[in-house]
Amino acid sequence: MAEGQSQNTSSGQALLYLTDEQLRQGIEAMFFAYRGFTADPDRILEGLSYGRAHHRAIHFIHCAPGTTVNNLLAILGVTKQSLNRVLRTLIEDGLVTSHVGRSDKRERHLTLTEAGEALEQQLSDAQRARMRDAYRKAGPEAVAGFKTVLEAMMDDDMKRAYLALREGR
Amino acid sequence: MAEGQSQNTSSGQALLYLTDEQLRQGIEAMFFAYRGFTADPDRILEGLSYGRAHHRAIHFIHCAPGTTVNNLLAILGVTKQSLNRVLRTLIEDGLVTSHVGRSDKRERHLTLTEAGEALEQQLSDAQRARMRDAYRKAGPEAVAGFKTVLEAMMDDDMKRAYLALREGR
DNA sequence: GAAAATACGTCAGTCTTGTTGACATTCCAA
DNA sequence: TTGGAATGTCAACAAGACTGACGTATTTTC
Repeated sequence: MAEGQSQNTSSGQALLYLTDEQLRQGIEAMFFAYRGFTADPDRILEGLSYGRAHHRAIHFIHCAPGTTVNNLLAILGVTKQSLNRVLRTLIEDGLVTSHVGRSDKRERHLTLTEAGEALEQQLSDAQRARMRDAYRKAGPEAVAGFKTVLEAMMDDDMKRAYLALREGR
Repeated sequence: MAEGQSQNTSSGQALLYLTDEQLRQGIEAMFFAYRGFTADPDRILEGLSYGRAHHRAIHFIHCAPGTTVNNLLAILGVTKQSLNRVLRTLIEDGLVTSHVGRSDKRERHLTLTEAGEALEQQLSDAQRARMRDAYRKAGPEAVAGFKTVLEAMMDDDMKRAYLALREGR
């Protein structure tokens, strides 16, 4: 309570960008932008009997081929049962293959098939096209700021996962 | 297909921030950041038998008191059946009131009760606290860039709704 | 004044995606 | 070798989105 007022009184003009009104605008911008962010892949998936969960699985399997179910679980932040349902349909439909681990036979290593890679391309082309337009309109400095703020918004665990993905490439 | 390569070859160094790899990083940053963005309110709502849908309704009723059901529908981008389920529970629980319109008696005007405002405060305090931390860490220039990119990511309809909300305050 | 359009609510059914609980298999360490 | 921990699978359920159909009150249009 009343923490909203404090930035105005404590530090003068320099912190005007931290007013409640500015923060509220940022919150709403996140809400509306995220809708745009997912709109294109959602449109493609609709009618294929796949959803956003399938998209996420495909995206991260593409980025880290041979990853295990457990690994994917940590990145996606859902229960293994939830992920399993998605993976089962993807495997049944021949988009993902699951291989028993060589050293640890409990693990299943996940890879996209050719068909899986093709769908991944289609989905990420659409999503990247929107991002590219946004980036181009906004310019490089804005993009740098965009990433800085997003990273600061993540939970520490998420930031670790995010940075680990960047390292791995 | 192959649109990913084009920025590298066509325009040299100036457009390096538009590479597929940069775009992919941005996509993942959006994904992880949005999780952080919703984490705090989700935690508060959990156990109250409310979900993210209730949060969204409360947020926008707070911002536009007296708004109509139809209006809210357009902003939230869901069906009236879906919104109705949420509104019914909020009204039953005494967080929202619904008044028949004065000039047009078909309309219902929605307002938060005192209890509703209290919950809204609690939720948005948590969310703003995270945004404030992120903004403070990132600094004013980064925040400006952040908003620029988010606005560029929105669909045109969404951008109109977003800007209309800013005007109304 | 009658007919069409609008605003809202509701019932019924489906789909995606999250949850918990129970269980099989495999590995490892006491 | 045996019991616990880790990995993954199956089954059942709940939240929240969707469509479609229908009912009611009110406004607008002809």
